[in-house]
Amino acid sequence: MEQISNDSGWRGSPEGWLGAAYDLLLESGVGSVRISPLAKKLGLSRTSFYWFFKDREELLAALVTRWRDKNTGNLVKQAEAYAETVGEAMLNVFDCWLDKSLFDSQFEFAVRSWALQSPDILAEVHKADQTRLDAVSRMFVRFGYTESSADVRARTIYLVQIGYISMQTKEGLAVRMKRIPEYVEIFTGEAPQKRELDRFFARHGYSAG
Amino acid sequence: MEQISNDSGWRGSPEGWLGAAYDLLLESGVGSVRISPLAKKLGLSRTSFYWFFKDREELLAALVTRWRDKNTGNLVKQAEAYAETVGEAMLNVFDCWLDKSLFDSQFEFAVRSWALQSPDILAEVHKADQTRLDAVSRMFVRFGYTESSADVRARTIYLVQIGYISMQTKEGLAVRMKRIPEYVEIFTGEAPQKRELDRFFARHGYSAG
DNA sequence: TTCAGAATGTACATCAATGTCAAGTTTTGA
DNA sequence: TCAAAACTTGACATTGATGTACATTCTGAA
Repeated sequence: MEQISNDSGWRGSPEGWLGAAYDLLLESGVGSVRISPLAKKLGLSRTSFYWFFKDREELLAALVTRWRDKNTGNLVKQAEAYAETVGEAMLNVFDCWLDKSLFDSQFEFAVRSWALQSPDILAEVHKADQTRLDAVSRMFVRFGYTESSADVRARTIYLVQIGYISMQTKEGLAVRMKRIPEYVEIFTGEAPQKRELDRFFARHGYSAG
Repeated sequence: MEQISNDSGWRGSPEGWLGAAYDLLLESGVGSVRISPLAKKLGLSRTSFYWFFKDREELLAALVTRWRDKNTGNLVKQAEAYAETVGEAMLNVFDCWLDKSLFDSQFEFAVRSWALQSPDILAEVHKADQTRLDAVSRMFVRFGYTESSADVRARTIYLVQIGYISMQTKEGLAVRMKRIPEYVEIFTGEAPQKRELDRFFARHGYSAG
């Protein structure tokens, strides 16, 4: 399937196996992240795997680390980014949902599904949720919402996205963008300004309709 | 673990195996719904299974049917129930999230996770999402919201719940109830009436705080 | 009480995966 | 240039699951 390029002359590498594992995880869940299929995918002998990882467990642990480092970090950063109005702040968070380099939705869903079969992963997911919700909640507090209102609004914005991910729908940019203004109004309780929206649309390569 | 009671003198039955499969699905995902462990759980010989089901596939299909019949049906019913105000209508839908007899959240999550490894299940899930979103959207239209606003509001309320399910949190009734008024206000754009909330709290055995 | 058939059990053949080991090959660098 | 380090491989032993064939036991109705 994929071409794994490599500086060294060796065909395998921790990154190679991890990358293949990542692909499989996203396509069909942890259950499918097994060493034999990975080896087939990489065109390597199955046993070569054990040179890089102690066992399957260690590979899976590396996968979790990759997830933790990416998704939570960027979401918190976006929630804390500078903004003049609450609408603008919200759109900063929305960036995550539209920019794969900021937040990997498929990865997110795969890890959450994984949590169903592993208490350790479930604990990781809970920790991540708490950190993210806190960050978004603080964002609302910054703009004068009460603690209680901020908490529920943070939940709303975050859970809508987690729910959306969980639907696993593949929609075009236009369809999703059309809903943005309404979402901002629902989440903040006030309509966003046109220029805020335009800036948002522009940075995601969408010409407002 | 469980005691399966039975009218007939037989220990096994399609319901017995299905019930055990259901338990395992919720606890640890489809990957764990395998015949050997089920047999162990039921205290029956593994091969006895094949008297009731052709194979594992058939058991899984029965599981999907059970899910489809329960969750989507009740959600649509609650969205279509009579209500004087939009706030009351919303609370009717909220009933689903608080009453296990109306909507089985854990089952829902397990099936959605399952969809990651099976295109057939994914199709089922998409169909269900569409049906449910349409029902909730029609509810808003009934109360005078525009199509576009109704659509996004329906998504918001539905996705928040799917997201909540996906968090797999175990919270007490009181914690969840405290958020209800804020949610209604966010979702409908107007604060709910006190007597609507009281009626809602009452029917879920919660004395308003 | 007996017997058909409903339910269960034992034994077998198969498959797909796991991890270890010892022996190979390729690359690097002193 | 050659030895050590970095990788690769095939053979093995094991495990846990699947489904089939066939024998056995249990139950309720005649």
